[in-house]
Formats: sequence, structure tokens, C-alpha cells
Amino acid sequence: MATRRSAADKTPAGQLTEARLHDLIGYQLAQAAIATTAVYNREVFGPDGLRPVEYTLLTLIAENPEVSSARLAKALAVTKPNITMWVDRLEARKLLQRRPSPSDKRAVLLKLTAAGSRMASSATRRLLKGERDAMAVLSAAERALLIELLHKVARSRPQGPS
Amino acid sequence: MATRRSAADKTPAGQLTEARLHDLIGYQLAQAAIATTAVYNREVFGPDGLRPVEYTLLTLIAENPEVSSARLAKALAVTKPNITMWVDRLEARKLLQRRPSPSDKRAVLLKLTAAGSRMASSATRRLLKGERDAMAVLSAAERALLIELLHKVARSRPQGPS
DNA sequence: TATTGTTATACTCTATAACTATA
DNA sequence: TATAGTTATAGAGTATAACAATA
Repeated sequence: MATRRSAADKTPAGQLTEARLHDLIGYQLAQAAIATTAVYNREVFGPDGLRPVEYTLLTLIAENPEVSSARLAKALAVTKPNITMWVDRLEARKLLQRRPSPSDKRAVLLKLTAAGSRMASSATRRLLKGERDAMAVLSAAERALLIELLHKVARSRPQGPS
Repeated sequence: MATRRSAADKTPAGQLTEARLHDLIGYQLAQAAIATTAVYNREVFGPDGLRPVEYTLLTLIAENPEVSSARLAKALAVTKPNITMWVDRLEARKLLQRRPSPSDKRAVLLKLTAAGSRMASSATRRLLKGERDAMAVLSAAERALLIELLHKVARSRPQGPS
């Protein structure tokens, strides 16, 4: 397959031709991420000093109370030491707490503090509004469709016991 | 707006609930990128040792002969010193050449060597096939639609003289 | 034997600041 | 004054290896 080519086949900035990259999902994801990162930096990193990983961790922990580091590492496709480092920082900021698991004495259960919970919620609210405003070219239906298609791509991720 | 929620509202790996992140384009882009990165690593980084930025630079230069570093920096939303470093590496591998611009004595024009051109082309071929195979859940029409929606998101990027 | 989480360490990538040469 | 490109340097983020404790 080949999608329609047009004179608009230029990079959003710099005005370079990118016809050969047009059909590459990986490249187009990276270009789109430049836009969402700008929204993130304005709405969350600026006000709260939260890194994208930190925001994501807070939100996943909020929704999955007492989740373990190991499962978070798998969900985000990063290593365990990396999670340890971010959890250290979030704990130092008193946004979450570590508690020993009663059932498995190796495991550490993670739980947000009230402050962490509040910060995660307000960040989500600002992000949703920020993205909606910045990407007003997308209708509600188009946004929903985009999300579903991105889900399909994400689910194609190799699972494996890695 | 709120898109349909379901029991399938879990991270692809780790099986964590992610309902609050469901509608965030930035998060879903990151999750989708995990899948495309896996394809990239298998199809290009493994065989050719080319980093994603390197592949992108080669391809943009192939399509925009004698492009300048400054325009590439804008297109990829990175700094000029960063481009200098990658161009250094690509030049050391004899995949591209630097030539002084005749019209503007400050500028350096970039041009692929035959080897660089060959590598970029074959990488693109492998990536397109690799993505198509890995993301077979997407029909051709869905892939085309996804690309168009990602384009719309990318075009929402703040332009500015930065 | 495998897994959880941590520490110590090294590497990769990107950015900022300062400089030159030219426009 | 502004821009193109480079150098030098520092910072952010991630990974690998090795370990202790537990399953």
C-alpha cells in the first residue's frame, strides 16, 4: 500500500521533503510526539517539575494500588533499576510511599500519598485539556479513532518473558 | 469527549489498568513507540548499527540534497550541536559528505555517498515490511488513516523561530 | 533455580554556553 | 545584529552487572 502523496509532504518545521518516511509509523509517531511533548512541558513539567515517566508512574500507581516495581518496569518497557531511581525521587518528594508486602517478603508495594494523588489528577486534567486545545484540528471522533489505532499498534508489542 | 472503556483497558505488558491514561495522546504515542522501536531495532539497528536519528538524517538528506544542518535541526526539533555530532559519525562511516556551500560561506551542504544512499534505501524497505508484518492487525486502510491522523497531530507543533 | 529490588557503574544522547566566520 | 556551524562541557536518562533476600 501507498498513501496519497501531496505537496504537503513536508516536515512540519524546516519544510523538508519526507516522502520516503511518509508511510513509516515509527517516524510519524516521533514527529507527533514533538507536538505532545510541547503540550506536556507547558502543562505539567513547567508547573509541577514532573518528568513524563514520573507522571506516568504516579498515574499507573494511582490506578493500580500496591503495584510492584517489576510490573511497572514491564508496562513501560524499562529496566528495574530505572524504576527504582524514579521511585526514589518520587518518594523523596513525598508523592508516594514504599511499603513491604505482607505476602511476598521480597516485594515492595507502592502507594501514592494524598499529595501524589492530587498532583496526578490535576496533571491529567491539564493534559487532556491541553491536548484538546492544541490539537483542535482533530475532531472528537478523530481523536477517539487515533487512540484506538495507537492501541492496536501498542498491542503488537513483542510480549516475551524479557 | 470520552472514548469507549473496556476490560481491555490494560497496558500491553504488565496488565496494569490505565483507564485515566486512555485518552492521552502523548501516553498512547509512547506505548505505540515501544512496538515500532522493537521493529526498528530488529530490522535496522541490528543489521546496520544505525541509530534512529542516523537513519532519519540519512533519509531526509537523501530527499533534500544539499540540505543544511540548521534546517535538519528544526525538522527534528533538536539542537545544532546535536546534528553536528551525528553528522560527524555518519561522515566517519563514509555515509555522507560535507561540502562548503558556494553561495553562503558559513553553510555546509550535506550529501549522501553511494553507500549512504544504499543503506538508507534498504533500511526503509526493511522497515516498511517489518512494520507491515508486525502490525498485521492493522488493515492497509487503517494504516493510512493512522498516518494521516499522526500528521495532523504533528502539524499542531508550535512553529516559532526557536 | 528464579524473582524482587537495590547498588554501583558506565554509556548514550541531548542541551547550554561560548566561539568563529560570515551575512 | 543575526545566522551557520563547531567545540567544550555538563546534565539527564537509561542500561548492564553484581548482589542480598526470598520464593
